[in-house]
Amino acid sequence: MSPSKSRTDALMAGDELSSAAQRERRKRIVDATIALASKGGFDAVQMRAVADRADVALGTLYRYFPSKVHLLVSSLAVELERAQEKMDRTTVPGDSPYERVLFVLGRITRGLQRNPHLTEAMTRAFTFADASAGAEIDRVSLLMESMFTKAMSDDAPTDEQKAIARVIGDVWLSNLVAWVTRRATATDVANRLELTVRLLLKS
Amino acid sequence: MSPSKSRTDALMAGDELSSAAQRERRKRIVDATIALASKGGFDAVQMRAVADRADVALGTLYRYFPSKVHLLVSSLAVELERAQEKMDRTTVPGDSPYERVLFVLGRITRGLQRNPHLTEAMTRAFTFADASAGAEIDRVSLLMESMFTKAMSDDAPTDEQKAIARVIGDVWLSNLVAWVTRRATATDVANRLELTVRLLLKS
DNA sequence: GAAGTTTATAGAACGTGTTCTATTTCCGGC
DNA sequence: GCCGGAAATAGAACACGTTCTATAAACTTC
Repeated sequence: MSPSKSRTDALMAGDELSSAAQRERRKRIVDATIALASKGGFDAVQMRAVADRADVALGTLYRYFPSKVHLLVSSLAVELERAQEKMDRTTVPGDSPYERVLFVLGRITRGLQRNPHLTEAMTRAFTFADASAGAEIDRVSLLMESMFTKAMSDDAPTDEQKAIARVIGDVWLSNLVAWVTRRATATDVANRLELTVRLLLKS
Repeated sequence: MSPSKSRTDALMAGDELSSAAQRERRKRIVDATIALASKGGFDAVQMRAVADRADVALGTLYRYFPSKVHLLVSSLAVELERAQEKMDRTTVPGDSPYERVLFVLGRITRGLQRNPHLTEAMTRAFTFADASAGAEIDRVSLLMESMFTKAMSDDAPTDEQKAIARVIGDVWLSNLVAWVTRRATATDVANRLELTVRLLLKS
């Protein structure tokens, strides 16, 4: 059926790209995506524009990322990894999981709110993703979950903690979406997250 | 600027449409949408196909619903209203809010899972909606919230209950999306919802 | 370093959401 | 019944995501 099977497989995390030139191309593409998204949100991330800005042919863009959604969700993963690294270098203040989770949540949320267009682009891509982007979505979900479990305790998380982290992640995303679509203010989001975390962790 | 201001305003709930002919056109459109969505999901709801099936010109379709997302989210509202009505005619069993909410959740969830394509179409539209569909989204959110608060108690809901209902709604939606994109099985969804409701209501 | 294979390029082509245009039909006030 | 404006129609036109084609450049392997 498929005689040549080495097709780079497009979706890879990027670390294991064959050549340096390819790693660079990939980086240029992600950078262009983030730049365009930051300027004009989801709609401004047009595949032709990304290709132009990354100095890459349209076909090449599609070889690296099989769709706009893949592209944006992968970029989201890259961004989240950066945030996670930064968080790892910080000592999270607070004496209880409740306080520490709130700190982490507040910090990332404010970070995202500083760049509304980018946030809009990424949350919309994330929530619009269909089954074909399952791998990328899972990657991001895991990143989010681990951010919260790390804040809850240093040890390996229990199942209950994972469950709580997932609920927080769900609520967080949904509030980001509400904020992005202007159905909620930044204050609303902060309040609702605080309330949610309280309900879940102030037992 | 806009000399003629009577443009039907497209988004209305449908009850106050001028003529009977218009109410019927609107109904035909929603029915066509639901039929197409049920058969092939989000991608099968093509505006030309909806117009054809509803025996309406493309321009008319756009006069009634300014975008595919508006169309699908409005149809979702119609469906939820039906579910709500049916629920109102049922006595919800269970001695605690916990049990009653779980009953309602389980019932609606199973209902949705019986029609995966329709569910996929509607959840994707709902989560992809941008600011311009804010009104429709709010409408659906309110419907969802009230479904859960009604299950919690017969009286007017407290703020805390509303908050809990919202969290449940967020988690519910996110799990539906995970199910629709085949990242979670029906059992996963049921388990996670059960866990969430327990965390929130088994105090 | 030549042959063969994979990857990149430029650009045309296609599908579907959305908008626009020209025309016709419908409806409320005379 | 008739007029004027709103609503509906048929269909062209446009935008952007995606796919395809033909060619060139970059690599492997001998």
